[in-house]
Parts: sequence; C-alpha cells; structure tokens
Amino acid sequence: MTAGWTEDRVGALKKLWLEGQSASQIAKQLGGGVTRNAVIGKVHRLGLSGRAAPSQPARTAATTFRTARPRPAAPAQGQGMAQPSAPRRLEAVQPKPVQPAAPAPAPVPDLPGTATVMTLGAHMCKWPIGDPSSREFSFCGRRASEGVYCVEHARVAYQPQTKRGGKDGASDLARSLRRYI
DNA sequence: CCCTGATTCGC
DNA sequence: GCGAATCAGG
Repeated sequence: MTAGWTEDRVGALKKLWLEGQSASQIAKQLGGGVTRNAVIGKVHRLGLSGRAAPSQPARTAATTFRTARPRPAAPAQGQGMAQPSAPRRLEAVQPKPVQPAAPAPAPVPDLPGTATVMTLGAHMCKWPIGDPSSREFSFCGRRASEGVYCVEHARVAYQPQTKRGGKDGASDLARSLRRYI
C-alpha cells in the first residue's frame, strides 16, 4: 500500500506535530508503514517547522545549523549541479514562549489543571507544564484567548519588547499560531 | 545506545 | 512529491 498523503493523514500529521508529538510517535500513530523519516520529510515539505510545544528543549537552531551533505559515494550524475549556499529558511528572531524558570516562580497560582494531550481541547491553553519529555507533562488547559495560550500565559509567551518598530511582532506570531489551531 | 529533528538526494 | 540514508546533537 502506497502510503499516499491524504488530506486526512496530513491533517492528523499537522495536529500531532503541532501538539508536540515527536516524528517517531506520529509515525507510529499514523501506522501504515510510515516511518519517522517520512513524517519529518512531509512536515518539512508542508513548510511546517518549529512547533509551539517543542518536544525537546535541547537542540538549538544554531546547533542544528550544520552541514549534512558530505555523503559517501556521490555519483552526482544528472544534477551534477553544486548547490552553493541556498538560503533555506531564515526565521526571524521572534518572541518565543519562555518556560518558567527552575525555581518555578509559579506565574499562575491557580493552575486549573493539567490537561494532557488527550484532554487538551482545541481552545485550551497549550502552555507547557513541566518537562515535555516527561510522562507527567501537561498543558495549562484554560481557555485560550490569544493564539494557543490563555490570557496570562499569552502575556508571558508574547512578551512585548520595550522597543518595537511600530510593527507588532507578537500579533504576527499569534496570527501564525492561530492559523493552525 | 537511545532518542530527536535536519538535510540531501535518488527515485 | 516522497522517503531512505545520513548527519549532527542531546
């Protein structure tokens, strides 16, 4: 069965990916003999990159920016065209959600609760609680008003910079996030 | 050694 | 467009 990317599968892929699921997890859940490579490839092809809830805090963009072309035995016949520095995807420095510090200052005293990926609704705050890699990882779960976060978390997530050139980057980010949810 | 995503390139 | 192979890092 050729695993064709139907609308249904693509939709599920987007959802799971934006929910913070890892490529391997998504691949396994999708079944159909889809490998994580296929998932990642599709994700990138769709233009999806950088989720709201990163599975792993590690792996910075700077670190990821390395060379991965020195492949072995490269016949390089047809295309033989050396690619210079093709500008892949330059993401501007936008205000990204910052997780609570280690001492846990508890930015939200009245944590309603711990919405898991299963119980997390479409309009629920997707502010990550705890370590994403941990099994006890959960979300805020309150009503999401701005983007995917509730009012309070949105305020922290989209920390307005004191200096802004008139254009509101936060709104732009919120808009782009809202696009998926 | 496990995992993660990123990238390249042949199909 | 698709995905295996590969790379690089945690």
